[in-house]
Amino acid sequence: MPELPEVETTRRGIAPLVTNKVVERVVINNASLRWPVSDQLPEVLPGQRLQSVSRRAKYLLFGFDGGTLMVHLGMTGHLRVTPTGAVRRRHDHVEIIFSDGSVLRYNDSRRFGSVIWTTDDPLCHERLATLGPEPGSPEFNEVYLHKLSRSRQVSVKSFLMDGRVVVGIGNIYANEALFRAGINPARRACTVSKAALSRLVHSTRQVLAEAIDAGGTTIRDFSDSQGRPGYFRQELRVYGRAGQPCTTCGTLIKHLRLGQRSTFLCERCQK
DNA sequence: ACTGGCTCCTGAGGGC
DNA sequence: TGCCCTCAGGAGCCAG
Repeated sequence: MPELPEVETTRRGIAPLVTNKVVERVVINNASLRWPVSDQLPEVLPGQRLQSVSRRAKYLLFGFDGGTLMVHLGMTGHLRVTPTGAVRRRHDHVEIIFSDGSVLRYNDSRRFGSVIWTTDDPLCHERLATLGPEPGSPEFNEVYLHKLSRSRQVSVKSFLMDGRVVVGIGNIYANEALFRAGINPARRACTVSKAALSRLVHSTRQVLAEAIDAGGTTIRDFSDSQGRPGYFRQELRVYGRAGQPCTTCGTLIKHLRLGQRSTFLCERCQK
C-alpha cells in the first residue's frame, strides 16, 4: 500500500492526535508481523509520553520518553486513532491506549509491516542504518546517482526502487517519475546519462510532493488516518493505464514486468 | 558485490 | 453462487 507520500500523509494525520499523550496500556492482539512485536511493549510503554512522530524512509518513528517505536506499514498497514471502546476491527494487531482515552490502532491484513521497539538511536537501527538518502534531501542529486549507477546492470527502475540508493520510492512513483523524466524503465541503470538522471531527480521530487499534496494515492485500500482516500490516482499518467493513450503523445501505454513488479511506460516518450 | 527469484500473508477481482 | 486463478502499493533473504 504505502510509499513515501502515503506514509507521510499518515504521519500528518496521526501526529496531532497523539503527540504529548501518555500511554496507559498496550494490547498486542497478534505479534506475528514481519518481525515479532516485542512482548515487552505492554510493560515498557505505559507511563511514557509520546514526544514526536517523525518519518525516515517508509518508517514512522514514534519518539517516546525512553525509546522509539518504529512502525512500517508494509503493503496493507493502516494507523488510526479512535476513542476507547470503538469496535476492534479484524487485523487490529497492536493497540496503544492513551490516558485521555484515545487509542492508536495498527491494522495490517497481510502482516508485511512491522512494529519495532528500540531504546537506541533509531537511525542507527539495522533496519535504517543502511538506507540511502531521502529523495527531498540535497544528497539525492544527479552526481550521486551517476556515480552509484555506473556499475549497476539492473534496470533503472529497480535501481530507483532500491532503498540503499534512495528511500521511499515504490512501484507507483517509480513508474510515474520515470515517465516524467522520459526514461525507459527497462534501461540498465549504468546506461542512463547524467542529464537524464538530473531529470529523474527532479521528477521524483515533483511526483512525491504532488502526491503528498493530494493525500497520497488510493489504488485498492489506502486511506489516511481519518479513513479518507488519497486523490493522486487521478494524476497518474502511466501506472495502471495499460492500453490507454499516453497523456503526452497518444501512444498506447505498455505493460511489462521488471524485477517481478508491474511496469508501465510510453515507448515513444521514454527512451 | 550484484542479480534475479522467492517468500511472508490476506483479500479483491475476473473468468468460467 | 462458488471455485480457482492471478495480482497487489514492500523488502529481506538466498543461491548462483
